[in-house]
Amino acid sequence: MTARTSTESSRDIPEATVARLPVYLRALTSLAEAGTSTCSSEALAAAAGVNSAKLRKDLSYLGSYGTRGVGYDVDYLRYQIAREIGVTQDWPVVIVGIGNLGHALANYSGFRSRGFRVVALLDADPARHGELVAGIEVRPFDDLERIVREHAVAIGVIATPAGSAQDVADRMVACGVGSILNFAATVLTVPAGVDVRKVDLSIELQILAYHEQRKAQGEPA
Amino acid sequence: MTARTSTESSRDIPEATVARLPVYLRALTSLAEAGTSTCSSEALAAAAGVNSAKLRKDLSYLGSYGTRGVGYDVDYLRYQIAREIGVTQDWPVVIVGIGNLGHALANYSGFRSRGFRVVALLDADPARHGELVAGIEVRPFDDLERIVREHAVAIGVIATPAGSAQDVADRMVACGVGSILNFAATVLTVPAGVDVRKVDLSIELQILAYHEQRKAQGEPA
DNA sequence: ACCGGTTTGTTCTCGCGTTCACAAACTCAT
DNA sequence: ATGAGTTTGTGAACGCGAGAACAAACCGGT
Ligand SMILES: NC(=O)c1ccc[n+]([C@@H]2O[C@H](COP(=O)([O-])OP(=O)(O)OC[C@H]3O[C@@H](n4cnc5c(N)ncnc54)[C@H](O)[C@@H]3O)[C@@H](O)[C@H]2O)c1
Ligand SMILES: NC(=O)c1ccc[n+]([C@@H]2O[C@H](COP(=O)([O-])OP(=O)(O)OC[C@H]3O[C@@H](n4cnc5c(N)ncnc54)[C@H](O)[C@@H]3O)[C@@H](O)[C@H]2O)c1
Repeated sequence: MTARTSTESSRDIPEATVARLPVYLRALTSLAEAGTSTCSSEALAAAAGVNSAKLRKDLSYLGSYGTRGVGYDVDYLRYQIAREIGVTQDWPVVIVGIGNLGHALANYSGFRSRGFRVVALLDADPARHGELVAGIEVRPFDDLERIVREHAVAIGVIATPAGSAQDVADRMVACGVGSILNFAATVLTVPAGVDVRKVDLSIELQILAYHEQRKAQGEPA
Repeated sequence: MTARTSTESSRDIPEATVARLPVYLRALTSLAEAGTSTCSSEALAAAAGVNSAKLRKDLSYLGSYGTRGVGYDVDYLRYQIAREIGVTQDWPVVIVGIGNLGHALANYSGFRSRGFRVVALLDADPARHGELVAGIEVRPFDDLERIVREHAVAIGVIATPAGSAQDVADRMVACGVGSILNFAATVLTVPAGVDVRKVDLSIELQILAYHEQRKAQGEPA
């Protein structure tokens, strides 16, 4: 989207590969916890649920971190992937909309362990202000600008109803948030240069429903 | 994956298109609620956040439901897409793991309105049994087989910790569940013919982090 | 009936992603 | 040192999806 002036070390990694790197990272963490210090592309691919050729090609975009005839050093590769993704330090994150879903997200421990730190929980409903969720106080939505500035927040999570999501996104973008994870069931419009990813439960279920329907209509003999 | 004996009317729709149909469905519902009875591919594409050529191509896989020079009848097209996806009737769904996330999912109203009906909430922890969540009683995980049989459940949702997810999936598959939506941060292994989709918050955030890092390292002049 | 304006459905081209297949490179035993 | 066995990294072929472009089809007015 944005014209990136390739300063130097900006090999660009295919988007499909970027989406798989976190999966590899998780698989490596899992292997490390199991005490494995070295693994082959075959073994790692199995743990990540992908084809080994694809895994090797993906890793080749980062550099040559393996040893032929041996495999990959688990800890070393893990660090390299974490560095490439950018999760060697924690990213500050704000969550907006502390309802059913927002509570679950705030309580999600995997957040912290995977490179993210919730710095604020915001909600428009005064009745929710002051409530402690996972040790963090729910604050007014209008605190957004101040918090984003103070903590240099680059990533925002939207868990409000669909009707408010665009407004929340606009406010986030206006004060410098560059990436948004949207749980609301609506299409967000943002300026070029801002990244949006969506998580939509209904869509996932409907995709499954489509395939189930196909299976069912083939069966009746 | 599975060899489908194409009986007759099985035009197969590209997977990328299948993933967008729910988005179109949502956009159409939105237009219908706003009182719009007819719309052009341009207008619908804008509402769905995609290219109009792509939208037309997607719809062409379903049939010719538009009128040249006019556009699409909103209600008619909506029904056709719903039928194609298979959400003209409700699909029964079980949710396993009623912790933070499971509670939010159970309380999610969009479930019902989009073609799904939660028929049971299951948890392995006896302390949770009997609790009412969104009017549904939490029951022992061992009731799975009986419930799946009684309600002809084809779709299961896993919201347990990662360590239990594979076991839960195995049990689901064993009693006939053909599609699984997995929220646990782990790769599930299932037999051919069973569909699995995953929703992973950490992966989404890490993808955003990667792009943020790229933006940041280009800026410092 | 005809014509200008509009919008769909489809063809064509291009680029990206997946997968195969294999040479290069490493280890270990002899 | 050499060779057998193993595993990585990558070149090349292939298939799918995105988007541009256009002909076919429809509407409304004259
Ligand atoms: N609950 C789920 O499992 C689930 C699943 C998928 C998608 N979603 C989507 O996630 C969103 C949240 O779902 P939920 O169940 O938590 O809803 P909810 O109604 O429980 O919570 C929404 C919260 O957002 C707050 N809010 C409303 N407008 C706001 C604004 N302008 N600024 C800040 N805060 C605002 C409300 O006060 C409320 O606390 C919805 O869009 C829903 O469709 C939820
Ligand atoms: N909370 C979130 O926002 C969030 C976000 C992303 C992913 N996740 C993932 O979703 C899963 C659930 O998260 P959570 O925060 O709700 O965890 P949680 O610990 O609050 O809930 C897990 C529930 O699963 C139940 N359970 C455990 N083993 C079971 C088994 N074998 N059969 C049936 N039930 C069992 C537990 O009793 C508990 O009630 C985790 O894997 C987590 O990584 C959660």
